Amino acid sequence: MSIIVDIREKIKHRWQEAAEAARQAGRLSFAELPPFIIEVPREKNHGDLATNLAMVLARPTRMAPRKIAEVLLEFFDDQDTWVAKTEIAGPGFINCFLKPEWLYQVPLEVAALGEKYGYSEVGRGETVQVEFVSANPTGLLHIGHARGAALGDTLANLLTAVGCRVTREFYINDAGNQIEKFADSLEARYAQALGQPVPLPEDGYHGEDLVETVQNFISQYGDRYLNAAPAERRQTLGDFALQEKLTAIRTTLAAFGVEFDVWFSEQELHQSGKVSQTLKKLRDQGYLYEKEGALWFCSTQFGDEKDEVVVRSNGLPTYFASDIAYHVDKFARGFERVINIWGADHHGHVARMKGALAALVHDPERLEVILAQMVRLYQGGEQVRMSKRTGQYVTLEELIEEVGKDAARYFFVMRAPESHLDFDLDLAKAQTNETPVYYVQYAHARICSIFRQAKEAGIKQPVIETCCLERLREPAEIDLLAKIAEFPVEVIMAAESREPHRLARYVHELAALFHSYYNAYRVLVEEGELRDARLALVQTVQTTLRNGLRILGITAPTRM
RNA sequence: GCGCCCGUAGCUCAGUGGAUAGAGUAACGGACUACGAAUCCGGUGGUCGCAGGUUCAAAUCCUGCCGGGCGCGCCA
Repeated sequence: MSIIVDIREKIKHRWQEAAEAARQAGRLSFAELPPFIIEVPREKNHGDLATNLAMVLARPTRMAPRKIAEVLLEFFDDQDTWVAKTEIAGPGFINCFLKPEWLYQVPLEVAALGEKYGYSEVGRGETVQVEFVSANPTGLLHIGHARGAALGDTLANLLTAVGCRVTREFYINDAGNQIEKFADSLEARYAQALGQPVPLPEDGYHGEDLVETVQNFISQYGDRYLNAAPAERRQTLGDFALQEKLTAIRTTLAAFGVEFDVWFSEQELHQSGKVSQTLKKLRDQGYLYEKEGALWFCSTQFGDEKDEVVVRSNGLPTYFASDIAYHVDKFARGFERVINIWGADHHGHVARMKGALAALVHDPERLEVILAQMVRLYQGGEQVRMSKRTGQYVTLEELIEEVGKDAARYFFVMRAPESHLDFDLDLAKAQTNETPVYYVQYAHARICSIFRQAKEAGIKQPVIETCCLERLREPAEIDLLAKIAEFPVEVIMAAESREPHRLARYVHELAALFHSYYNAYRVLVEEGELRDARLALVQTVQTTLRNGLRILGITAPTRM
């Protein structure tokens, strides 16, 4: 594991032992040790690692926190923990000051692990499916999908980094009502393109992209379907358009750095009989009832507010029906955990989906739904309403073209999923070079530049193992080492809390420490021993930045 | 009306039980005859929406209210 994780765990364990020993000795009395934390204090003069143990023991022991802290310190064993000094501070924190030498282990560890630094096995090979984007294949991806794509892909990277076995999956809604409307619109566009004045259906897809789709169709098949059997024409046209749209979606996502392992078709779910099997199982177990000609699932039995229709009065299953079958299938495929990234407009589905899973034996806790709040688009100081029906939206393709993949990904992933984010298009376009991601990338490029410079000057790359790292004594150097030591913990916390934005912040903070250091001190100094130590330091920063950016799906350029 | 999310610096957002609430951005003042100035340094900027409550400790948890977004049985 990593040096910092080892130290934290050991110290935490020693505090547990200290509390236990104090109880044995009759100095503290409590029934059970309450949960407590070891953390890096915000203030530097509060030491390297602090614990709130004395304060959480205040209630069970009915003693003053600072008094408890004194007792705990009597029983604390600091053998082999790097602890140099302890103090009781504030309302009852116990601060540990570590021997500074521990930090000199960090470059050694980073050098030894290389591109694996920050990666761990805490996920213990858990199989996790992350399903995200899953946009309707009836149109192009817009800026709202972009957030889900960035979020889902980064989360998948994070989970992989902590040792989970991750599958990225895209659910294709290629069945049902909206596909019918899609076909209606296509037929109208086809007829229009061939000179027949057929109006577009009122509730169809009005986007201009279908005109192009139909042109592509015509250039391949001409007008031969104009007088063909309506069912055949509809089918051929629909399949053609669906394939084209899916290809476009796949291409755009690839340009965004997102590659799915599985593209799962809803249509196949129907054709394989899984939807009807699922419905039968629900009915057999008494979870369905009939009302007003439709078939309902009693999700209220599982804490939902309302029951939900699974088969419409016209006999066709709803989206919800296939979605249940889909999720049953996910678990049948053996995933231990399933994470869905949904738009916040789907929050109403969470309770009934979990209800359906509870009904069909699966533990609903194994399904996690992350709701990404809406993206509000601004242009010219005004909000731009996105509408697929009218075809007014900014596509992901345009976004990548205008602001770039890296900047766009960073922008979406730097905010917490639950924050409603405002996307100012003018700002994104105009300030292409001022986006925060460039700040991080620049730090990396600068380090590469130092090594280029060193090479030109005939300075050999130092061997970190033989460097005199103790020469790194400046506060800025100590800060950098401490920050780098935190990296594995940050990755684990970001993965476990499913909050990729923590990592985005981390790389920014690391870059800030580096830039500050770079401006204050020179790396390529005359004196060889100091220079080698500093080269070792910046190489350590470089590796950490590179690994962090890789997890974020952002490139680490060697020059900009 | 009910449910979910949000309300923190002028703006965009972190911080979700701990110590003196932080970044970016905007505005202002400084720093390249040394490794890339896409950078750095500096001061400025806060009733953490409001009011109660729980706690040794609340921006954070609970209740109510105010404001905004999203949703609320045969769309997905």
